[in-house]
Amino acid sequence: MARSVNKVVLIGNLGDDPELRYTGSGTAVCNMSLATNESYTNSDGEEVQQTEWHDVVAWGRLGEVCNEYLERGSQVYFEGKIETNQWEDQDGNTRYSTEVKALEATFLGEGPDGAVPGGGQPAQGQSPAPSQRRAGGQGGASGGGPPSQSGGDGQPGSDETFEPDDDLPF
Amino acid sequence: MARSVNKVVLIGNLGDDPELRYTGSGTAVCNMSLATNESYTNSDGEEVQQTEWHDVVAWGRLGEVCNEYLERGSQVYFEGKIETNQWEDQDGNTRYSTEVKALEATFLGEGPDGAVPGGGQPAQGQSPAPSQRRAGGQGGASGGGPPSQSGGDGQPGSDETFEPDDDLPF
Amino acid sequence: MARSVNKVVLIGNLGDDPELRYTGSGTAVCNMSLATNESYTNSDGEEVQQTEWHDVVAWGRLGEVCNEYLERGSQVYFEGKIETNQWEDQDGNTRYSTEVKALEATFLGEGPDGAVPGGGQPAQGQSPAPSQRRAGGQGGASGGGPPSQSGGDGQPGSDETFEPDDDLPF
Amino acid sequence: MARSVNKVVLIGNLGDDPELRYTGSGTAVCNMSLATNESYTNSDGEEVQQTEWHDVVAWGRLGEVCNEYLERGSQVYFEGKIETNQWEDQDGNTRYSTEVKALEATFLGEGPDGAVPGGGQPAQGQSPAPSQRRAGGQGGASGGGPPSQSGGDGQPGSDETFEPDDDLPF
DNA sequence: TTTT
DNA sequence: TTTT
Repeated sequence: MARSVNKVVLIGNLGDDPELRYTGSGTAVCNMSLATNESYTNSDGEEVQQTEWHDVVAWGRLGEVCNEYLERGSQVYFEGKIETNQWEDQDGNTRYSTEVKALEATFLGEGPDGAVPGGGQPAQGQSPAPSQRRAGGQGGASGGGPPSQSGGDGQPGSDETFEPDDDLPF
Repeated sequence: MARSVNKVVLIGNLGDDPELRYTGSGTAVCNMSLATNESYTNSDGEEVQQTEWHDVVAWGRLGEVCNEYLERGSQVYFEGKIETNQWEDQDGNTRYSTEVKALEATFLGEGPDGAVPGGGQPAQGQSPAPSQRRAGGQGGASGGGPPSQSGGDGQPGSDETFEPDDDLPF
Repeated sequence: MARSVNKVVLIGNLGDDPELRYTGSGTAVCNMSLATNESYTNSDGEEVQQTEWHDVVAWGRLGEVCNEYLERGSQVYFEGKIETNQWEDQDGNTRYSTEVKALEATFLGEGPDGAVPGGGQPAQGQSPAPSQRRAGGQGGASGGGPPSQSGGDGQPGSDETFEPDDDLPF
Repeated sequence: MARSVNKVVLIGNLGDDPELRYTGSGTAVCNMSLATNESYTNSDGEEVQQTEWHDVVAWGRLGEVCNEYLERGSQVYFEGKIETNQWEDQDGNTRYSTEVKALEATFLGEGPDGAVPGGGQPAQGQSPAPSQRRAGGQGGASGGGPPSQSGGDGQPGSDETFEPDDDLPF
């Protein structure tokens, strides 16, 4: 049995609007770049701000909901797990990029135009089977991910064709 | 004010013995490679095992304690935060490597020779000021870190000269 | 929308064997008493041990699995949420008892007779709709719960009639 | 060694203004009542809202900071541990009340008059030695705590004499 | 009532 | 590279 736990809790602000794509099989993938901030006083007595940038990815319905309700600057709580993807750069070197796969989200600020999701529990997403997971598609956040060719492994124009459901499940 | 949270909880097993070094200023740095496992049943009904490898770094006293009580195979609970370091590879490209900075540890299995720490709370570490943090020195774990020149920014022979305290504070 | 998070992470040891019952509608309920320990050195330099006892309840399949694989002394990781139930004592006073509703469990030690669950992810449970939740049935752990009449709101003899599945899903 | 973890993460809103008292030895104690909300759809298709009330206590500087920057309705993140206190009611019965001892707080909304704490990390508190802990003083939140005689074990008028520091450490 |  |  897996005697393991891999859990992440983040509260921060998005550095940019979410980027939604769809995989070839039609699964939504939402990439976000989240900043967490910490400050400390250095030896000269000056306050120094330290920002950590996190690549966050949300799959499926959770990804669509994030894309709809979050935007650059939004404050959000994510719960998820750490995943490191392996890929090859153009020189054939094995490279790694680490991201947080969001499994739950709680929106702490208002969305665009004051829109706010309408109901209950934290948003929860489904994700593809782990085997489907592979490197690619980091929306553009920091973190050393592979080159993000827009719509890389998804269908084109996904963002535009996204139709928000009227009955949000949360 | 920082309205941020950056928290990680891991339970897993070490893939190798911890590697302890000391920085030039004498701060202990312990690098560990931790596996978390998950399995799922694929569409063919076969159970597939998925392993995630985490670069974990513990600073100061916590690092020394980890080095003393943990070894390849040890099961351990870590609590900490995600940190992504930036560095340059030999071609001058900016690269990133992500690790978990451990702030607390709880040893869930026995240490070498059945040794077990002797007291109370979860082990806690101190760390250098964030400004001191920079890329370099990932002990050799996976994750695409910078080339680990042994003893890179520390004094030589640190591991050997380490003298465990008789009065462990935990 | 609920902009809330209610999350608990515990690692500790069971003070007694789990107690499994079934509700009238056939849902399994497993009550456990979990100790977490902390020690500190007081002003006289003596080490003082502090134990915190937690009432943990697991519903459904997760409860059955806990009942099968855990016993007095078992070390276990629980993740769940805090719930406070309201009830009336025999004098008609409103009383409260707080418990942790387990949503995930990871077994950190061996079970009875060295038995160990056989597969993947942390065990996960389903629970009844929150509306079904009410005070009652705390297995006998500390915490000021209501008087625990055996089989209080379940069918009689549940524990004895429990038939473990042959195909554990985890 | 304590191989234990006792950790709570809450995001919710205060149901009332914080209540600050001081113990006889001058330690600040801030009691708060925090609501976390969850909603679900029942079998009739109606959305039902479920609110969980948490007694949260913050000691020392953290308590003072909470008292200064939080008020009824404030959204806040708390991280801490579960503690169950034992006490005797007027009939001599042993009673228990459970609360969350906050160890860190992150303020997610603005404070009174738009005031916002001025710096870096999540607020952190110190607490008295565990031996000092005993039942008493739940500020008035739900949870079945002991009768809260105002100023129970503290000095009188603490709240009024509270002088906020000019140099907030966070 | 556990564990170390 | 771990663990089950």
